[in-house]
Amino acid sequence: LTKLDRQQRLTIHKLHLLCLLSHIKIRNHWISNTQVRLKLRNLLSENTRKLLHPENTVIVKGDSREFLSPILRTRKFLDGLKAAMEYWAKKFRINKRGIHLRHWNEFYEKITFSDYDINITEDKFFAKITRSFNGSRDIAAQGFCALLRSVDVNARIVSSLQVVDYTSRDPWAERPANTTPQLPREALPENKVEECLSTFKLSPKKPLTSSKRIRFKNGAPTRAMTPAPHHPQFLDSAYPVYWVEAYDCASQRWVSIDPCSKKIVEVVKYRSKLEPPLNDPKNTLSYVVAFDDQGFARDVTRRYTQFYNTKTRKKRVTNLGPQGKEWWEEKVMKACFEPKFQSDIDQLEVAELNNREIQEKLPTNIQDFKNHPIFVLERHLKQSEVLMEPRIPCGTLAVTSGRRVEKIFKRKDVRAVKSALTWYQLGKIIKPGQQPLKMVKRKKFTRKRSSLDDAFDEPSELEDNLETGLYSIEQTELYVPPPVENGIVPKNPFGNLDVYVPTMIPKGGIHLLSSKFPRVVRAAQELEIDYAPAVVGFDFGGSSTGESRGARVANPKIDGIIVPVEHAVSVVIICKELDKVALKEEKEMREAQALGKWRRYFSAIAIKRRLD
DNA sequence: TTGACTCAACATCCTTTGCTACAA
DNA sequence: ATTGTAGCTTTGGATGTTGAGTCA
Repeated sequence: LTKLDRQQRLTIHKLHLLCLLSHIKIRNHWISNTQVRLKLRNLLSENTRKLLHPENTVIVKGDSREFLSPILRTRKFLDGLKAAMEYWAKKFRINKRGIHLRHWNEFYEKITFSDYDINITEDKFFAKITRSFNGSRDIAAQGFCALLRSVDVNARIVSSLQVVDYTSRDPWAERPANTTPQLPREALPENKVEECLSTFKLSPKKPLTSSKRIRFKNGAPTRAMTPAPHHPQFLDSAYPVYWVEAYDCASQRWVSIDPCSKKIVEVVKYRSKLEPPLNDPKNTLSYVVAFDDQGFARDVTRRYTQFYNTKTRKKRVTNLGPQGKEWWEEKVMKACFEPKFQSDIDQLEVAELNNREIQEKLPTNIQDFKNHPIFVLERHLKQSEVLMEPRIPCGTLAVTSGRRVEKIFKRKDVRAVKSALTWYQLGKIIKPGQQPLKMVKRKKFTRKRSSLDDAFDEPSELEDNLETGLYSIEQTELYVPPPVENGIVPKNPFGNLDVYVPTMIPKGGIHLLSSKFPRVVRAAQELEIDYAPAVVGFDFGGSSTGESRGARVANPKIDGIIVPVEHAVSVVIICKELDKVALKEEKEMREAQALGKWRRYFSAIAIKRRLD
């Protein structure tokens, strides 16, 4: 996989995510339809409907009338959900396939659309859940959600988005698109294929036939995965892609119901039964989204995953630095699907989900500590990271092979440290008297150093001592440059001024950007005032990239100049005048050129006449 | 069977202020 | 005569990540 391939995969991953979200959004809209509700309203028995609304049940004890206790109400509500689920499971016949995970190679394979139930119209969908009661598991779950909503239960349709994996770890995804699909699959070690098959736990009643196995192994995935017409659920994952959540007012919790695949009602405590194993080839749980009656949605992944921090996180875009996180959380979920005002129910749920993430148990192996958001091992500290004193471990990890024990620390006790020079680039200097928290070897300067450099650099960077001290942000303070005095702008040994950040503009000075005033340097020269070119960064020239020519040398990027405040206005005026003059000169030049051409033209004619 | 470890290949970060010859 | 610019010369060393293979 090239870099470009990976970027493309990421883009497709994101687009796929958006497509799946829109799909659910539309289905959710359909099942909120009043017509659907009216149709489904009377399907459930009187008794079930009563159980689903235990808050209306009143016990008459002699003269006094009492409501049920919360515990009893929850009990009844769960019973009601179970009864409804059993009713629906019996009523709805599954005869098509639904959404499932697809791998990169499968994008180029043909789909037999008649096996699926994905691309249908609203009318057809409507008919499926109110009249014929058949279709895919997905539609069954959506219909069940509609059923609950029809009897005024606060129900959400939940989907585990089966989005293509952008990480390249999956051997199934490694196959290049332009080779025939068979070859690489055969190249897979036998045990790997077996491994995938063994987790291919289909519907438990109907084990894989040996013929299916052989075909699968021989690498004819399209055929093998085409379901036999009588047992379509046969090749689907045993775990659902769509299910339903119903809100239990008494316990203030969301109850999960999977009416088709697992046929369970559960209140997730430690581990959900709906999470597929990590190597299920047809179902991966990485994004779970719940859509409510109003069309709002919440990312409820953390409720359904047991190892969010160590496993699930790594499959999501949110793991790709702050941009990935922002894209998913802010630009997609918040901007498109979040209500303006959060209800108590919302707040409780957000707290519950956050809590689940924090409460997740410690990883038991070293690998899972790598890039863990909450914990770190000292061995995984980066060169520019330091554990702050006092170093208090919050636990220990027994490494299985040796009898060693590693201390576990909190990531919040880790600080990024930088060299004095790097801090200076950020407009900070080390406070006096601070000792470095860490010493690291730095690269020897490859370029021959001229005598000029010694004026500014630490002498320690010559030859033998290549250690550089690193400091944390607490050890720095804002760099205050020497002010402009008597119209003199202070300069560095190169005759410039470092302005990497706005705070490095000296007091009494003003930064005039050349992007705004292209002729600012000449203006200052004309006025014969003191000024300093502003260095805003460096270019590391690559001969091919064309930025700067020649060997790879750091060239200062200069943008505009610093002038004393009192001269700023006059400089700007001169700039504008220079612009006018330049414009005029250009015009004159154009005219002169035109005249010259005319002259040539006429003299050419004259010569021709004379010759004739 | 799992996971720690090692190795290799590759990616990424860090770097942080020219010189000479020659044509126009 | 002075000035502008083409060409030079190749930059890689350390750190970090991933995947394969081995071993306990």
